Amino acid sequence: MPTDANPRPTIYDVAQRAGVSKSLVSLVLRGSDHVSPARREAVEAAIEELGYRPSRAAAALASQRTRTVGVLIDDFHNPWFVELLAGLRSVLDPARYTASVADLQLEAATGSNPVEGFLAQHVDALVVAAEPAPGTLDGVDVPMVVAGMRELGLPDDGADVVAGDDELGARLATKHLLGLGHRRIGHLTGRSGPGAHRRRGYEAAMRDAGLEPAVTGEAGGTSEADGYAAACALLDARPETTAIVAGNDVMAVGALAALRERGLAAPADVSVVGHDDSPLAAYRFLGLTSVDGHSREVGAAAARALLARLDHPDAPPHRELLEPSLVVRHSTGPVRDASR
Amino acid sequence: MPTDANPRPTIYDVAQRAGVSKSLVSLVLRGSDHVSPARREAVEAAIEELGYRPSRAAAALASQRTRTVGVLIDDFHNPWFVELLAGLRSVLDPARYTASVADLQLEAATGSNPVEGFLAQHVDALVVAAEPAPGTLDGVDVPMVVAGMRELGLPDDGADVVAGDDELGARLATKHLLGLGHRRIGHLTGRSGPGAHRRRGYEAAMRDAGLEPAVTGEAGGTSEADGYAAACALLDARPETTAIVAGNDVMAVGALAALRERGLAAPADVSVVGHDDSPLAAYRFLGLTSVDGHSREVGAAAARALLARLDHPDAPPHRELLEPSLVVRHSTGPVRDASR
DNA sequence: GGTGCGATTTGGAGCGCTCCAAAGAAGCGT
DNA sequence: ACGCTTCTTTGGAGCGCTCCAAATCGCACC
Repeated sequence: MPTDANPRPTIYDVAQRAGVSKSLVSLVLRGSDHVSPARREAVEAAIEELGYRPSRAAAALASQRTRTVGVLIDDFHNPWFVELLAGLRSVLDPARYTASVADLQLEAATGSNPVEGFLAQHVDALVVAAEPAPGTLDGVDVPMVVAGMRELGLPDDGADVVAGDDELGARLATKHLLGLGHRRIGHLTGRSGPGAHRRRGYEAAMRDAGLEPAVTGEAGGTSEADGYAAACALLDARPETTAIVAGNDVMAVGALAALRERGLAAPADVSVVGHDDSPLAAYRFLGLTSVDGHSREVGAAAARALLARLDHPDAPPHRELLEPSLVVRHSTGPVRDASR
Repeated sequence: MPTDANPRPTIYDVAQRAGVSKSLVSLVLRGSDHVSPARREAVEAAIEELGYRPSRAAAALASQRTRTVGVLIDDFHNPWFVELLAGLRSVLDPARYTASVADLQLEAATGSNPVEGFLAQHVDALVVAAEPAPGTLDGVDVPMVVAGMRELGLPDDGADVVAGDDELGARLATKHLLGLGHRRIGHLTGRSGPGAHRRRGYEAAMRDAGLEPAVTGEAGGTSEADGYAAACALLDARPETTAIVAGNDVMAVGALAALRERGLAAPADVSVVGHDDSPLAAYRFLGLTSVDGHSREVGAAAARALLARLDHPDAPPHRELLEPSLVVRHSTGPVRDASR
């Protein structure tokens, strides 16, 4: 039981109590293996007894490393990033690294520059999982891995990249529908990182089947409202559509609304596939068939890549694409009436 | 244009370039108003030219304050907390404070103790928006405000509290249904911070109307699955139910599934009200009438309370309950057939 | 018993900033 | 012009830790 209220114990207090030098305590703290078991135990006991907590600030100042990695995500409202973060932390934590997260949407709202913030924080590395304003990443000289996106806008330096194979994912989704007998399959897209790849995967699968792709939503975003709008456009332009591949789950939910408005039901009249396999997709009331991009695994792999980069600053760039899988629920089914 | 590649400039470099002492630079950095405009400008110019970035670590070490506040939330998957955080930051940012967020769910998964983490980080204050494991908050001696919950489990020390008035919210929801002519109104609850208050509000409103409350889900959680289960229990026990007040939005979505399974529709057969007004509620396909607890405002108010506490450490405890409002969408409507 | 060598342990010199006491400048009244 | 007050500005002494070179220890070997 530490006697509280006195100034917070320092490394010196621990050293004194353990009967060793402050340097030895520092060694123990940093997990050096050049410390005799006896001393180590003594130090650990002293730490425990004193309730000692190392000062990160002092350690950072002295070592010029913060053991913090900046993580740039797009929006905490999007569960995809929450999962990515969970994966990231699952490997960063054991490696004694702390994640400092910035949410682009939030950051934009408060008018601050997230990358600037990371730099001010002197992060040791960066995980870029969302595209920041052009130019923001320019002067950055810390190791950087791109996660969940296949590339950054401009700086095509050989940064490490770990992402889900969105193209394959969309292909999977489209093939699933083709397998159910659908031929009139439309795609709802939107401007956004993964958007282009997903769309491309859909188009490729359609062409492979000798069908002509039908894409709407190119001009819009990727929200529920955008999905609704794109679905309306699609259904109005091609009422014969029997299946829809949406750019993501919320767009798929938007599509559901467009269908209902037109007296159509999923999957009876039109099948709908989402993308991301968010919690949303799993709700019974929706039961969306969705492409699982394994964002948690992407996060974990990105963190591993980062750690590797930190160890070998000039290893060749690492590129890794994880294979997505399709989670079939009940928003998709066989074509009922191919003639509609 | 800074000449890069040389070691990161320090306060001394800035001082030299501006022709002043390092102390003056420090004053400018900290926004002192005892600096002549001329010098201030000179310093600012030098900072700009050198691309100088203050070292937080050094500042923290020297000042013994990190200007960081720890924020404890339950789960980033829950948009309620995301909004709370946005509100928090909207006030903390301008005050030059940084938020360090820990997600209880995530923290539990990685086996780390979030509060311990904050302490190791030497945060200046804590915002507690979720209930941590019992005992975790015991030794904490930094200022603390409870946000979004009306009280903590054990330590009923006079901590500052800012929360939404959940009881009033549930009352609002119930009254809305009563106003639509409903009499057979059930409530879906669950163990959780706000759960008890919401339930109490519902019960009070029912009793005020001379009706008997019907609550299910006491034993469960507050997820979509729990909502589904509670709704099933309710509908099976009282098939005559014409309206449901759910503990939160995802539970409401669970209820929707239970209704559909029984061939009932909302609002035609049964009206459903959610709580939290999450993005989910606004999706066209769901269009949930929901109680908006204004979590963003709660966050902002909590941050203001925190700042005030930091300024006046021994002011009397501050308690603030924000008034919720009801957002009416299309999951609620007048009773169709009161006899069903 | 002395020597040598690797394994441990230690003192010292900062890391970049804050904050205090004290010095310097400037303005004022007489 | 002088003494005094008020406003600015400055040097110095740390904050708690890391890391390096050097000291010490232990012990095998001759």
